[in-house]
Amino acid sequence: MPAVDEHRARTIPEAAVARLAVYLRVLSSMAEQGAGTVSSEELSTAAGVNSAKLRKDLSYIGSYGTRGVGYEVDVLVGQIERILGLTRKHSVAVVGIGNLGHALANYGGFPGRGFPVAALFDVDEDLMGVPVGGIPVSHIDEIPLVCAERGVSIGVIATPPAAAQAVCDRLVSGGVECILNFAPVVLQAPDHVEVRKVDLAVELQILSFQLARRVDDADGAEPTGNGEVEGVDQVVIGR
Amino acid sequence: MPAVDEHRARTIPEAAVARLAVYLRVLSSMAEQGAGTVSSEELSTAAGVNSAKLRKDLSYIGSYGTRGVGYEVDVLVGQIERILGLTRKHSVAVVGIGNLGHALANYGGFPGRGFPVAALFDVDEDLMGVPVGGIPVSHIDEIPLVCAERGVSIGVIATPPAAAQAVCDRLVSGGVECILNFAPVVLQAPDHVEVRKVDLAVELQILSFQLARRVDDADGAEPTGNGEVEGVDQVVIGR
DNA sequence: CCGTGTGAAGTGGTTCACAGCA
DNA sequence: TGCTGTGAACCACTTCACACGG
Repeated sequence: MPAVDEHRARTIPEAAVARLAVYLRVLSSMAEQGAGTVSSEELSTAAGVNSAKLRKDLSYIGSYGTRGVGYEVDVLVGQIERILGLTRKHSVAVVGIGNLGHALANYGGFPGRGFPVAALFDVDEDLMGVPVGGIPVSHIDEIPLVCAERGVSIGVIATPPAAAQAVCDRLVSGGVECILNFAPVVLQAPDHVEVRKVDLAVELQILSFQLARRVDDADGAEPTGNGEVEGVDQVVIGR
Repeated sequence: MPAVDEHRARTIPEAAVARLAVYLRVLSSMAEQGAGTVSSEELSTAAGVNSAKLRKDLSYIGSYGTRGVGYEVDVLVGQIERILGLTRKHSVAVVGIGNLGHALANYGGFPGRGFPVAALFDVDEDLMGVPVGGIPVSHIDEIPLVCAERGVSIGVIATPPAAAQAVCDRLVSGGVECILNFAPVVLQAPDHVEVRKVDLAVELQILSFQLARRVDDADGAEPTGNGEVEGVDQVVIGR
């Protein structure tokens, strides 16, 4: 009955997936500048991690490097895109066309290719039918219908907090499988729907905590600050 | 990092800090609705975590509960605010007044109190002096001067990627200690400066990965025809 | 009794260090 | 020789389970 384990190796740590996305961006810009190969050292520096971690991350997706040499840039790009599922297109719906919604809807047609914006929603009657970034805004009551029709798989919530749960429910009933939530509330969703959140207040409060910690550390010891070496540890949001 | 134990107990796991911020928000809204006490069970459900984790998280900041009863809401609010350093105000500067910058500058005077927006910057000459959310926009060349003058401790970067590193450098030379980066680039900063990033493309790509994984999991097992039915038992990744 | 608080066990992710191959 | 790929040690966070106190 162990069974839980299912058919093994398809397990890439969540944290590694986030970093693969970063590597991909760095690699793409290297490719644009005509780089043919990179070593783990170069790539890891550009991505802000150490080289051991980078190699471990890449090992999760296979062995595409050449010992003594490095990695071929475009091979890696292709493999990472494959693993991240970027060879399929995932239609996105943005709900809540305020400043943030505008920013999202115009975000260069959304990061690279692969995430076409297929629908926009708001409650404001004055916005109905108005095109934003080329897509006309629909009413949030239409969410289930329109999302189902246009095969939206990712919903982005950029509404005020009070509206977020209702929007979430409608996205779910429209068959949306993943939700990216910018509203500062904890969403309740069935567990076959993946929810990620981006929470500005939380980010600021974490920074505030760091500042506070610095202050009490300072009086505890070490007058001559100037911390430890290395380690720029950029934290991707995670959860 | 040598991580010389320092002077003991001041170690709250980073992940726990992020959740404390969430608990704080939930507790605040409970307080508004006049709740006097909560149990770990109630609070954890509202925050989307399990109760063991919640109690462990709270134990990092002290023992403020009553056995057999629960926690007093306003005591917890006060203690979490203290730990997160929210009793001090941290001035914020927003750089890049596009759609996203607007959204940030208007974000209710920024999450709760505690994070007053003290300065706005952009390159666009047409924006100079124009007030956004009550604060006039200055030129990015002024960053070091203005930030130092106004005691900005948190810088928020909402510029196009190409400008981000230069902005980061100026913020650092203006004495900013923490940076929240919305631009899709890996910033290089001295290690006494805390950098966090919020990366939309990465978030979407993680969701894309989940979608892709679902597809191959589906063919790996599940012999019985089609039928959408519910999810194969989800591994439930976070929360 | 009931819920908090917490050592101890478990899990997942990171770092180390070196074997293996171009 | 140099750099990749990876088992194994290590560390951080989570979950368990139960003692403790109102």
